Amino acid sequence: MPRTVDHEERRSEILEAFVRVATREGLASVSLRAVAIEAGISLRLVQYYFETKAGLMQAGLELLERQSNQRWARRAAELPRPPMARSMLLTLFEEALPTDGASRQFHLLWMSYAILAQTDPGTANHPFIAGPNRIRERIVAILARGRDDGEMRPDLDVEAEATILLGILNGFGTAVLVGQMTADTALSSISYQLERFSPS
Amino acid sequence: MPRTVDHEERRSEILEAFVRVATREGLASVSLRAVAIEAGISLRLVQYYFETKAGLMQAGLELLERQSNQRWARRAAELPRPPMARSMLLTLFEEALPTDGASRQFHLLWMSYAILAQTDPGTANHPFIAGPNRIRERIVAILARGRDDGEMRPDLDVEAEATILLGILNGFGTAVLVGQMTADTALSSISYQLERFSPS
DNA sequence: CGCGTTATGATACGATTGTATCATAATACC
DNA sequence: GGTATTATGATACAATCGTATCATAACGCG
Repeated sequence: MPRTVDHEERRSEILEAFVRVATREGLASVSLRAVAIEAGISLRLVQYYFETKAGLMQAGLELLERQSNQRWARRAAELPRPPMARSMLLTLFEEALPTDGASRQFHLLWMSYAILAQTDPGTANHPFIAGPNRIRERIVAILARGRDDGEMRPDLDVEAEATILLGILNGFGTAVLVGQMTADTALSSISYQLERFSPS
Repeated sequence: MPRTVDHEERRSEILEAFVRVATREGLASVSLRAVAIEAGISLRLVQYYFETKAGLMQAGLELLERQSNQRWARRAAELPRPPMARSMLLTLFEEALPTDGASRQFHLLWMSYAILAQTDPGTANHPFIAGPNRIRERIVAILARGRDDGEMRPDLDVEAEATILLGILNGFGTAVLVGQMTADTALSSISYQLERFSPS
């Protein structure tokens, strides 16, 4: 069969197997052999497509980044336009919270990588700074538009509010992830905070 | 030397070594041998005082819980009384954020355990639900007192505000931990949110 | 059709890990 | 003071892991 194999396709399949194993048994205890079994291939192939384990781990993180970005891009594209700023924010938060199983897996892996990056020099810390910053900027833009459209108070401090909203989003995200809070409670609580922005 | 050894004392020493290793190299990659070397004892002794590795891990988590509780108790005891609700909240948040190195280590380990509990059935998930809930109740109590004392608005929804404040606290905690945000920014942002509670 | 490159299989190796075993030193107690 | 119990040391073992090696099968291309 060889020679005519789509490398990218194959790498994707292995990466998906990697994600499944990592979310099922934890990022720390993932082994090349377990990934190979999960993907239904031999250990050698995992080595072949990702030279080393570090390479596989790094590719896994990059996949998470890509998936995250493209999911938000897709969501933004299929939004009715022009929606209210408040509903846009609620949609954003609903998307960002670990509501369904897939999102839960994503959050779990993302946080595992974030924790790993704090002790392992081989794991890039940059995504965990740039990622939230991008979300923050998106929140800022939505808030500014809501303010300029008169949907929200004219004296709204969009920068300060975005910082707080992002904090709430992150906090609720992990709270929902560990089961301390339901996604519904989180969303209605966020809605409560958004009501503050309405013009008096 | 044997027979007259303070078991609790010895266990504490080993646990402290465990915490040092875990925060330095990551909770996942901690080994009994590394803990033994860190504590300056033999591998056998670690086995002797904590039958298995799972026992050591569990004891480590319980130590974190104890330290966390007693730190908050100490802080609460040495507070000037009766302080303003707002300053009490700021003190609470400052204590809860990973400002200094020790607090950073604590947060890192705590989150590592929280993540681990999501995939490892051997790690109790209960602390990561009960812990935040206790903090939330504390916030509720302070807010209620501030409202009743007239320091804050009489129509303050203490439950809803406490939920949001706890979310911000958690979110900022990890944001500071991963370096996305400074502790100063986090504190001033929280202060901004607290200003909302002042009577008009 | 043959050859060289790509792709895959089988397997081995050294390191590390958690755990178990055996021996023995030190002390409390009768 | 002898003895049973506690405490500690040394070491072994099987499993697992990441990585490396060698062989070989499959195909594109001239």
